[in-house]
Amino acid sequence: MHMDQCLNTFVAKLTSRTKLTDHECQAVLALGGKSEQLEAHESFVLLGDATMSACLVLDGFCARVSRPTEESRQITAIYIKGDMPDLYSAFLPQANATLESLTRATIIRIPHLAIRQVMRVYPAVAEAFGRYLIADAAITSEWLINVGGREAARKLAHLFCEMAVRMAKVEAHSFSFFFPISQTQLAEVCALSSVHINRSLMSLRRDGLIVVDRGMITIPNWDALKKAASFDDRYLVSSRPSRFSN
Amino acid sequence: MHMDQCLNTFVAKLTSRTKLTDHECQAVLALGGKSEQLEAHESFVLLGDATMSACLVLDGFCARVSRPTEESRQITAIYIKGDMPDLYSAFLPQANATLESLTRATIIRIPHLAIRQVMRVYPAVAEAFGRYLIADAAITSEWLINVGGREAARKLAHLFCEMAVRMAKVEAHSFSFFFPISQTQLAEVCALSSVHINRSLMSLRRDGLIVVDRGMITIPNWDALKKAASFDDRYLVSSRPSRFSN
DNA sequence: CGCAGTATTGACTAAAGTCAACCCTAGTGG
DNA sequence: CCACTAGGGTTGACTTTAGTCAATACTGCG
Repeated sequence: MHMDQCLNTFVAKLTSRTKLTDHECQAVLALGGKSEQLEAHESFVLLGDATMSACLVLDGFCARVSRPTEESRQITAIYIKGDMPDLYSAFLPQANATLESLTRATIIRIPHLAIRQVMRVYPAVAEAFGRYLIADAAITSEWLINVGGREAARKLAHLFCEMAVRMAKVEAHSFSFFFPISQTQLAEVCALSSVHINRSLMSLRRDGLIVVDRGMITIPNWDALKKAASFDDRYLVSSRPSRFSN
Repeated sequence: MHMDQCLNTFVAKLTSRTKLTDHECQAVLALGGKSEQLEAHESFVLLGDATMSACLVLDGFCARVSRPTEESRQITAIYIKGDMPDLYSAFLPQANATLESLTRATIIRIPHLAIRQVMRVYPAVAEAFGRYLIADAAITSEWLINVGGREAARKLAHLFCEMAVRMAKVEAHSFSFFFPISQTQLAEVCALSSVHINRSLMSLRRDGLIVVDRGMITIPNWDALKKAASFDDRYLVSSRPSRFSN
């Protein structure tokens, strides 16, 4: 079981923004819960659910999904290994969105009680959770900009840039990462039709900006892709490895 | 000076989601700072600024603005009297977006130090701030859904529904509120051209869904507008007037 | 093998953008 | 008081982008 592994990833995300002592890290690592295996396209938290726990993604890709109208779906966030898609739920009575697996995935559910206890005992952890939530919101905000303001191929380019950085796979010039998302799902992220996604993806391929092979994304020229996407990674980093600001 | 008035509005927003004692409310009300008058279209926080204070809107309308490309602008949030557009900045080293006035406006800047001290002394206030940030993020997420998933006129309808609820102006059937936003600004919110906004607005007017007169919006039939927008106000309420969840 | 989900392609339609003109109004300075 | 100006609103003609529908392949899997 690689549960520890993933809690480690989560702790790394926290400490990238907030300095935590070994003690505090241990307290977060001690969090645990029932693990669940999910097939692709399974929802594991429903809009309006009164949940008693928050999820941590151990493996696979998950998404926050909403329905602007009866017919359409909009993915408003993608979560990867080590993310907590609904940490916010520890503060709210009801889930305000549906969470689904995009691929086969494994999650654990960590009781709100445990989360809130760690926050109470270690204020620095509460601070770290706060920054984690803010970072998540910053991504949503950037997605709004992406969906609102760029043309189709650039939206895709921007998404791939973001995922590359979030998976910490960016290397000097050229690199690959595993991101097995279907074109239909890309359409739900970018608010485009799947046909148009297909054509835009092909245009990116024709331009040599990305290569896709069975879920493996290769970026032959990072600078070129970044430029095509007007990608500025500052919204993802937002690091302040200090303990408190006062 | 109606500074107290507006801090009251802010406290009301906090207490709608988190029960606070009189003592705790007083502590928030005691926050203060330099007040500033702004003309329309002035930016008062710049992307990347290392700020030492967070803003509270006393009067007028403000917005969070980003630039997806060189040419275009995207408004990612609108803030009204009693809102704190950048409360999050108390947790981050740098402002991650530009804040601008949409109309003439008045703001005050509250030092991060004061904010963090209230949070430290009164954990319930920290909790309330946390929920405030989550509520703000929920709105951004809903905007993503709106921009991504609805056709032009419905986007506008949804925005008007949201603003009506946020200004607490919703009455049984028919009501008015002051929302003096230009069509160019509406375009930047909805990610549409101003020409198309004009036409979509006219279509809403033709259908009798809204009446606009020099910044005064009248909604003759709330249910009809809500229906046209598929508006569900739950993302705005998210109330849990309890103190802590444990 | 056959199914289900996914990817690709073409032909056509619809939504939204662009360009450009024109009008109206509030605020400015003479 | 009035001419001038800038910002905002309205409209028409045309272009571009993206959506829709539908057919055809490809893939992994039971």
